[in-house]
Parts: sequence; structure tokens; C-alpha cells
Amino acid sequence: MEKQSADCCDQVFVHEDLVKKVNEGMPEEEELYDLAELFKVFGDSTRIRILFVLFEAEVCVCDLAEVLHMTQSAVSHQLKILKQAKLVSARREGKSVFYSLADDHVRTIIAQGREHIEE
Amino acid sequence: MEKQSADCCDQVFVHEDLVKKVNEGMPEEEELYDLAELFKVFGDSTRIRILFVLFEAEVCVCDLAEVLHMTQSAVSHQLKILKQAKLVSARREGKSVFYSLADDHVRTIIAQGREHIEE
DNA sequence: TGAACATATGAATAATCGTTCATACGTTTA
DNA sequence: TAAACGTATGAACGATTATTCATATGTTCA
Repeated sequence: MEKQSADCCDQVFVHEDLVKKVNEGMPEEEELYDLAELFKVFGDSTRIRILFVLFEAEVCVCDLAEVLHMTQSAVSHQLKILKQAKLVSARREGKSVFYSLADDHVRTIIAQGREHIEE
Repeated sequence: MEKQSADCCDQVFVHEDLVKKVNEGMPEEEELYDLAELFKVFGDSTRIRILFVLFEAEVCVCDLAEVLHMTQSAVSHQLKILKQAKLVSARREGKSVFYSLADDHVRTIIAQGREHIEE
């Protein structure tokens, strides 16, 4: 991390070293898109609440709806999004489908978010 | 983390122990909202790209616009959102305003996101 | 002070998103 | 097999959001 010189904007080209370093560190377009898509999934308090329930236990859809005071449909829609992002995984047991956390990145990411919020 | 019994949905009350544990671990309504707001900020590839530039150096607005091939206005709008979320901080130097990362949570959160994406 | 430059911002528009409602799908059991 | 239960999903609606355009604010320098 280095400071750029102050005369930065009245020239045709930005500093070549900055451009070079940025291009080296910048992920591919597709990865940037996927990253944004992933964080979008965390960007809804309903889904965050679902994740916090799954921090405690493997839970079926109707129990999630009950605990969170939501309709079964709304929960199901959000679970689909969480599942597509591979943040949760599903397991069928008879009529019920039980959801659980897919991996520990979820905990880490949310923990870091909480740390940031608390200044 | 423990499995719930299979007969979960044909009863008036969900398991009391689950409710209790969830209520213990669940943050306040306000924190859930703030968490979602924070991740919403990460949920846009333009802002992610801005952050990746700031990983390399402290940069002024017009250089950001140039490097990212965006209009100055669009960059400025997004910088405002990043600043409100305290992910970046600004420093005026003459006519220019230089932006930099506010703290290391940004790097950690994005790093965890990248790990998750790569399975 | 006035002109030039860098940045910020309000309004408008198009696109995206979460919930609801209705209904379909899958499983169990009587 | 038919009914009951749990879950999934498409369409529609209202709300939110990123970008653009026009313009305002703030700073430097002649």
C-alpha cells in the first residue's frame, strides 16, 4: 500500500504502476460477480436470521417458519437462495427436509461482520 | 448442533429447547439489520472492484474512475456507500480526495468469501 | 475575485429483490 | 389409491438499488 502523488487527475494516463498492481490483484470478472452474488445472499436480515437458527441445530422448514414467525413459503424461497449459494445443505427425512450449515465459512464471515459493526 | 426429532411439524409448539437456544444465540433485531446492511454493501461487484483497487493503494476518485472505466459520478456514489459502512475512509489533499481501506475486516471478509466460492 | 478542476449529490429511470398467494410436487399412511 | 402433510415454485406486486444526467460544493491558482 503506497500513497499516490497528488497530481493525479490532470493527466491522460493514471500511474502505470498502480494500473499494473491493480490488474495483478484484481480477480477475473466472473469471480468478482460470484463474490458479489455471495455477499448479496448475506445482505438480507431474513436469511441472516435463518443462518443464526442453523448455527444452533439442524432444523426442518416448518420449524424454521415457526421459530422465525414467517410463512412456510417465504422461508422456502430464502432457503433456496441459501442452498444455491452453498451456504446450507438439505437432507430429506420422510415428509420433512432438514437444513444445516454447509461449511464454516458462514460462521467466519458473519463473525467478521459482527466484529466490524461493533466498531 | 443437534438433530431435531423427525415429528416436528404436526404439533402446536416447536421444541422448547430449540426455541431457547435460538433466542440465546440470536442477536437483537437492530444488529441483524445492521449485519444485513453491511453485507449488502459487499453485494455489488462495482464496490468489490473498488475495494480491490484500495487493497493496493490509497487512490483518489478520478483515478478510481479511470482504472475501473466508470464515470466519476458513479464511483462517487458508491464511495459514499462504502464510507457510510465504514469500510473506507477519505482524506482530502487539495482538490483531490484520497480513499483507503478503513480496517482489516474488509480483507478478511473478502478473503473468506473467495475461499467459499472456490469450494 | 473568477476561472478551472475535483468531488458530491438530488432526481429520474431501469433493473433487481422479498414477500404473498395459489398451486404443484413428494412422501406417508389409512 | 386417496387423503393429509411438508415442501417447492411460478407469477405478481411493492420496495429497494445502481447508474446517468445535471448541477452544486469545495479547492487552487492566476
